[in-house]
Amino acid sequence: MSSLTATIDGVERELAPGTTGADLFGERRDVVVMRVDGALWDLAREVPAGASVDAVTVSEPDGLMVLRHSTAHVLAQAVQAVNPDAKLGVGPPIENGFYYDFDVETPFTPEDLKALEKAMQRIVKEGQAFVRREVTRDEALAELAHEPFKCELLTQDTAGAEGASVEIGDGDITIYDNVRRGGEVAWKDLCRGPHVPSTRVLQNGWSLMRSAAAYWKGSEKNPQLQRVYGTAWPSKEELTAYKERLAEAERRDHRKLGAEMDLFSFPDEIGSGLAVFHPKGGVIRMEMEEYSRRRHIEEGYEFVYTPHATKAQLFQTSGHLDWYADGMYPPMQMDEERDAAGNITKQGQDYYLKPMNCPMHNLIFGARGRSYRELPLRLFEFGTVYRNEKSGVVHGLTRARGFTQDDAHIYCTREQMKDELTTTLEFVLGLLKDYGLEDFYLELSTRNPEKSVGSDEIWEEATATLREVGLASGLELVPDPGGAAFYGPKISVQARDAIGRTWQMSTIQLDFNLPERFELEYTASDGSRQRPVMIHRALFGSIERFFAILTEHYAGQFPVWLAPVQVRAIPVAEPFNDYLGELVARLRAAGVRAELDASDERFPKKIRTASKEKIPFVLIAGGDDADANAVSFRYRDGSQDNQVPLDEAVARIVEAVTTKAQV
RNA sequence: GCUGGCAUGGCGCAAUGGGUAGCGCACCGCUCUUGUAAAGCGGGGGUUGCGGGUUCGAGUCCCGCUGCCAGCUCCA
Repeated sequence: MSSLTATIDGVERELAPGTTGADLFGERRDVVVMRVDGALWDLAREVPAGASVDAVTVSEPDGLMVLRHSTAHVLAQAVQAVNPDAKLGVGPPIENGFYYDFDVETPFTPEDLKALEKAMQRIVKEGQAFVRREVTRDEALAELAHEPFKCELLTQDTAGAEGASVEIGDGDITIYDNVRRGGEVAWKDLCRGPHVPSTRVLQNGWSLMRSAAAYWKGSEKNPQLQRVYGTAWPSKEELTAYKERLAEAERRDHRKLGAEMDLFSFPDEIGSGLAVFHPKGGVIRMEMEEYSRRRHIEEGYEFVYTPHATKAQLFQTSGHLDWYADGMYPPMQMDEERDAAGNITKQGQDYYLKPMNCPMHNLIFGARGRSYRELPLRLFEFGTVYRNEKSGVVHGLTRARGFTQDDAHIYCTREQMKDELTTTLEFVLGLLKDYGLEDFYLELSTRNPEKSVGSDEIWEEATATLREVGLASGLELVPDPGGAAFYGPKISVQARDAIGRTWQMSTIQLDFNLPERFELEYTASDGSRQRPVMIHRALFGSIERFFAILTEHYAGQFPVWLAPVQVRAIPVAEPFNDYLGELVARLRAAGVRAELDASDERFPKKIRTASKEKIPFVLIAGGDDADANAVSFRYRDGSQDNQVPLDEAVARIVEAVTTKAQV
């Protein structure tokens, strides 16, 4: 018998014909599939001659995806075991887990999920093998005639459809049989694979999370299926760690902290997505805005103010009413007059709440003749806008219906454009760092042909310029095809927070379009009239949203300069009230938000209260401190610094505020 | 907007299969008060998101609205 050669984990080896991945890697329990010339294969398949084969473990991203997808199959088998009428949608792996969509008569309840987990445990215990079988399209259609969604995937061009690539790859059509130890086929599914060798590999590292409706193929126009979400990990320990991360995110949730710390609320009386800031949240917001203002002055911005409402014509001119009327609050009709019979005697006027500030800034630019000497002209405003977000998407401060942008529009010449974008990006990153965010990457959103205006040349120039500037920053630049606004491409700054989540922060958008629509012009040095280029940029995006992100980033433990109460002075007993009262007065004179707890509560209770309020500096004084003309510091983590001389204590606190220190 | 779930004093929760709303924290008062996350006693506060309906009787059942939560779709 002849043999074949293959490269196994980088080493060229002679193999007997028919050698499978299982033969090669079967000993290693963490190996779930193999990579054959770059493609992922089931371990049960035979290694082809001349191939380069590597083991893929469950701990690496590809292996984990296989594990998660295999878990989705076990879920689907369990669902059809419990409910044979359930029709299968798709079941791809996703970040942290997987889902599978089903067409069922009645949606899943939490009790259903528990029952499904039980059924899944049985399947895992049975140690069913995942067996790959190549079929023709006609065979697959015949075998899966009772699965309408699978048939649709088989017969339609599925390019781009959500999750569909899991079912059908580029190559052969395959069906995976789940085979019990006795050889009996327990279940089967149309699937590209690959899979883990046995359901046993899943162990107890998975869990069902929730169920929800999802549109078939991700389109609002299609019927909704019932989706079951699960999570899957290589081990029980990693599953537990993941659940702990979720719990941590919940503890940091700004909606929860906002109520607990008395920062803001959403009164039902005002309406969905419209926040009010309470005094403590107000302090944080004021500090955020104050610092931003100062930096904008230093960067050469000029400050403008514009109203919240406008006649319809303005947004007709800008094009927003054509593109985004649905996202705007409905118009308010003004000034219409009727006679007794109800006939209109005076034509009215529609007014809208503004969903953006740019058209108003354009009017300021156009209010008089502009010279090239004024450019770049940078107009800044904390502009409050209103957007009629769909009821299901409103989410705390991160997705509100009324919010305030730290919005600016820069008008410049084409020649200035690149430098201006570069300094703007530097400004953005520097400012975000001052607020405590450190870890960034960039996203370049390019044109969506279905939703855009302007010529190809203009889009290409704008996109190329943004790309150059982005690459020059040295940060990772991730493409986001089709993600641009209708008037121009954008770069957005993504920031990672303290627990590793990424948030879209600042956006810088290039716009050749609105200057055209508003017929903006400046006089060039040669006396000719030229059209300026416009840069839209927001650093926080929305103050409310940035507020939420900082709250979650810091888990409510704001750095001193932002903390609503910076110092709480707590006497060990009443006789020391005056002693600490004087210190508090000194701190206040130095601009520190300090207060004395002179209440009738006992000492331990006061410590507890200050701790729950997450106050950065708790100053304690009793006999020992007073004798030494000193005070004791207690920090949020419970650590302590005793008997610090009063002068030093004041200096230390003032410095923590001015340096934006976290303590 | 769609699917599902939820809605009880400021907050967190309780109220057997429909029978006239309880608890903790917070709040107010009194007593106490010398070293690190809750002193003791007493008190006030809700008609159960809003509007209809079923019933002798509804926080508990039904319908509509509002709001919230999760996911989907969307996010200039």
